[in-house]
This record gives sequence, C-alpha cells and structure tokens, in this order.
Amino acid sequence: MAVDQLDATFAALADPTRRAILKRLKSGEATVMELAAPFEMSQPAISKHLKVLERAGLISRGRDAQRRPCRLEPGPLKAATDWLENYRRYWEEQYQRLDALLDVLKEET
Amino acid sequence: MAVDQLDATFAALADPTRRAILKRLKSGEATVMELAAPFEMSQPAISKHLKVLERAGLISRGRDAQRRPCRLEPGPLKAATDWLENYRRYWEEQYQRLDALLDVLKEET
DNA sequence: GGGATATAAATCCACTCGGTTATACAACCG
DNA sequence: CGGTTGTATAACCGAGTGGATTTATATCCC
Repeated sequence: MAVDQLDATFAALADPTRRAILKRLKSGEATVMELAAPFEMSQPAISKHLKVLERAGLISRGRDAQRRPCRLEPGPLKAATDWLENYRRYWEEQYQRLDALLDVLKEET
Repeated sequence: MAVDQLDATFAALADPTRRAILKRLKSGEATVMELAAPFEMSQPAISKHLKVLERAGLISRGRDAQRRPCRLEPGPLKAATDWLENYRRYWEEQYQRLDALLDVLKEET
C-alpha cells in the first residue's frame, strides 16, 4: 500500500467525530442528515468529515434522489490493521518479558 | 481506552517520518542522532516528531549521559489494533463476496 | 411552477502542523 | 577550565484543518 494512503487513513482515524461516523456505518448505510443528527455540529462540518473519509477511501457514496448515502469501505481499515500487525510480535515479546518478570517476583516472595 | 488517547495515537501514526522512526525502533533502542541520520531533516524536526510520539505514549525515553535513547512502547499500538479489529468482520464479508463473485465468473466462462 | 428537503460550495477565522534557523542547556573530554 | 557533542527550546513561516455561516444546487412533493 502506498505511503500516502496510510497517511490519509490514519489521519482520518485521528478524529473522534470521524471514528463515530465509521462506527455508525457499521450498522449499515446512512445519509448525511442521519450521520449529522447525533452531533452538535453544522451539516457542512459533517460533510467535510465525510469528504475526508471518502478521500481516504474509508467510505464510498451512492445516490438516492437528493440523498448521498454513505457506506463503509473496509479496504483501508484492513491495510492499517495489517501495518499495525507488524508490531504484534513486539508487544507479545514485551508482555512475555513482563510475565517472566512477574514470575520471578512471585518466586522471590 | 480514552478517546483522546486514540486520537493521539492515530495522529502520530499519520506521518511517514514517525512511522519510519517506529519501524527503526523495532530493532532496539536508538538515540536522537541515530534516528535523525536517515532523514534529510534537521535535528529539531526529529525532536519534534519524537515529542509527538512520546505524548502519544508510543515511545518512552531513557537517559544515558547526554543521550536520551528512545524505545518502543507497545501499549497504544495494541489499543489501536484492538480498535481496528472491530472492523474485521467488514472486510472479511467483503472478501467473501468477492470470492463468491469470482466463483460465479469462473462458472460462466 | 413553487416550496421543502438534502447536500455541496464558498468564505472566513482560529488553530495546528511540519519544517526551518538560531539559541540554550547539559554532559562528556582534554 | 574550554571546547565539543547530544538534545531541547524558541521564534517564525507557509500550508492545511476544523469549525461556523451563508449561499447555491438538486431533487422531491404538492
């Protein structure tokens, strides 16, 4: 995956409003109005957030009359997870060391 | 995990320089100078990136005379991965649909 | 056609970001 | 002590972000 794709994905995920929008979209498509409803924020602000999510490829949009329903696109989320998976080994090692340390301490008592 | 902790983690990960620094730290501790060497960037710029990573809890720093070695801290990376894992079902569904589509296409030929 | 609804676009502002240079601080070395 | 090395801080700059408000566009419904 291209570097700037990861940039855009992580940058998009770094905002709680946008993460909440993604969470909402897990339960199915939604229009801009539906997505905006839970937030004390203007509709244009939500549209901007949606544009960020769309540019990052995290959502895509259809057309239903004057509505532009949004749906979740899992590709970039998977790519981000794959990138983070490279660090799994590292924290597993650290937790193993922590466990070992705790064992030693337990024996010493 | 607190919302602004995730904010800080994803924001820190949204920069290729910082991701490269993390990657380097997978192979062990490193000083600021060592981390700065691969980049065509001033030392203060690297120090700023390190501060971002430190504030996000992604690294921690020790002290060795006038050096401040950095080491990877896996906690926030794990938290970010856990958050992303909630979306695994989506891409697995999508890939199942893709597989099914490919099967149909294969039968049609 | 005309009003209502859903969304986008344009503009403005305060703020953050990623970089720079210059400077300061702290610890080693001779 | 004085110089050098490693790092942090400050001040600054240009670009981008996240909001608000206002205005435009498009589609539905009557």
